Parts: sequence; structure tokens; C-alpha cells
Amino acid sequence: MTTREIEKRTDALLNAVKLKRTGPRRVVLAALLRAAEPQSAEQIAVKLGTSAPNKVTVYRTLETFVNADVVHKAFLQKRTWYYEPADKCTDTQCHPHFTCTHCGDTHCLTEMSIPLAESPYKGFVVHRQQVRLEGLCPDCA
Amino acid sequence: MTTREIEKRTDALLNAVKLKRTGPRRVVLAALLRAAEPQSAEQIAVKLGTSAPNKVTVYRTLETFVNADVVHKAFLQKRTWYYEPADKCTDTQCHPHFTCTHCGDTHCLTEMSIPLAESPYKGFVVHRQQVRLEGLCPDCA
DNA sequence: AGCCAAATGCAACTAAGCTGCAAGTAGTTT
DNA sequence: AAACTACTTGCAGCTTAGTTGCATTTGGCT
Repeated sequence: MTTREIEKRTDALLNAVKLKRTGPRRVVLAALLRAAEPQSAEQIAVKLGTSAPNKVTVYRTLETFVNADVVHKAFLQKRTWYYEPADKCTDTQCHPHFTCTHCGDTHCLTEMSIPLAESPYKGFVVHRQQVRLEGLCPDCA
Repeated sequence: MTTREIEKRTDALLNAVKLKRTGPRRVVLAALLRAAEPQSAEQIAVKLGTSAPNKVTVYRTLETFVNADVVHKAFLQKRTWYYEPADKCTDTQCHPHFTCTHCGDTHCLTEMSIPLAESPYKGFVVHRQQVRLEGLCPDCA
């Protein structure tokens, strides 16, 4: 996607969920759309450099996006959250994430789908399922 | 299990992995064996009350147990780790964990097994898989 | 242009866990 | 049994990721 396309998509998404199109929201959302993998608040701030909003604003912006369902919390790694655009997920599950035990990197396996598990437990109502895989990535294998 | 049985099992486990049988290790491991659900360092300390070791010792003890493969990190919730005895897991996966979106509690679904996924990606070698389910628990449904 | 609820920035705070180092102790050696 | 020593523990203080309170600014509306 070109910069221009990202900008259009950013504004369209913000409009769709009725959020004010402010500077911080545009740049944070654009950063997530540009990234191939889920990003942490810290990574987003670094990538934005001098045009990054205050870190508190980044945290609050991401939280707002999650509540509006434009962005998902993809996974928690080393006590920090990684976020990704919500369009990469279905209602009942996000694609699996793969973490390499050697280099520590995590990748999205968007092509992979795992059937929603049937719980053998009475009374538990399953709404969503999250799968994480661990092993060696192509670079480390 | 009776208190006496827990004590025997605790010492047997420490012996098996060649760790010194110290006071803190005995009480922390016993607390994990007694619990029905994974426990955080904080929860263990609270349960042990005045006989709890220093909190740094609890953290280091849990880390030691994980390295020795006596205990596993079951899941990360709200930025804190929950631990459980390793015997509840197989080589390639832990049982799924279920988190209730209403009350926030997490339960082990030890009766449930999910086949190890086959990755359609060339070059990724999958060693372990982790499944988390979200929904409503019997109390909240 | 003017209004105002919503958004932002700043400073200070919190929770969970980690580090460095001095003191204690389990298991071994003599 | 006493001594030894490498592994453990406790304490104080630090770090990281994220949160809260509050004063200031601004997007979208009139």
C-alpha cells in the first residue's frame, strides 16, 4: 500500500467507527496498517520518531481502538502487548501466532485456520479461541 | 492429597531434578501442588502467610522450577504469570486454559485435548502448541 | 467565529518483577 | 562432628510497561 492509500484507509476506518480523526489517531493507526507483524506501543513510538505522540496518548489511543474493535490485542510477550488491525481476524478467532524459541520473534500465520474447539465441559460457553505455536522459524531452523 | 503426601511428593520431585531441599522450595512447590488452578507468585505468598519466603525468593524459586521443568508457566494474565506443576502437561502441549470474559477467572481444561496443528508454512518447525479459550464460565453463563 | 465534550500532554504513580551484594545454609569433605 | 564451599536467601533499590489526575487544547458542530 502506498502512503496515500494508507492515509485514506486510516480515515475511512476512523469514520466507520465514529472516532474523531485526530493527529495521534491517524499516525498510530497508519503505523499498524503499514506493519507486517503486530506492534507494541513502544515499537510504534520508535517508528514514528519525532512525529510520535506522547506515550500516554499512544497507550490510550490503542485502548480506544481495541474498544472500537478496529484493532486487536494480538498477543502478550514478555509482559508487553502487541496490537494488529482487527481485519486480520474472524469473529471467533484470530489467526495463530508463531513464536520462535530461538530468536524470540513472533509471526502471524494468517493462512492457517484451526477449527473452534468443542469443550467437553458442561456449562462453559466458548466464544473465542486463541492458538499460539512455538518452535523454530525458517531463519533459525 | 493429605499434607503428609504433599510433603513426600514435594521432596521426591526436588530430589528427582537434583535441587536442594530448602525451606522456601518446599513451601512454594507444596503450594503449587495443593492448588487446583495455576497460581501467581503473589497468590502463593498470600496463601503461605507468615511462612512465606521473601518475594524475591518466590520469584527466583519459580524461575528455578521452570528451568528444571518441574513447573510450567501456564499463562500470562494482566501482566502477571501463573504457574502450575509440569505433570499436568504433555511434551507438545499444555491442556487448554479457559478465561471467563465476565468474572475474569481462568480455569484449566485438563480433560480437553486438541490435536497439534499442522503448519501450512514451509520452514516453520512447530514444537509446542498453546490454546486459550474465552467465553462464559458456568457461574456467569 | 464560538462552543464544548472529547482528546492530549505532562508529571507523578503503580504493579510485577529483576539486580547486586552481603549473609546464611544444604550437602559434602575431612 | 567440625569445616568447607558453592548454592540460596533476604534486603534495598532499580526497571519496565502501563495508569491516573488534572490542566490545556482541539475536532466537529452550530
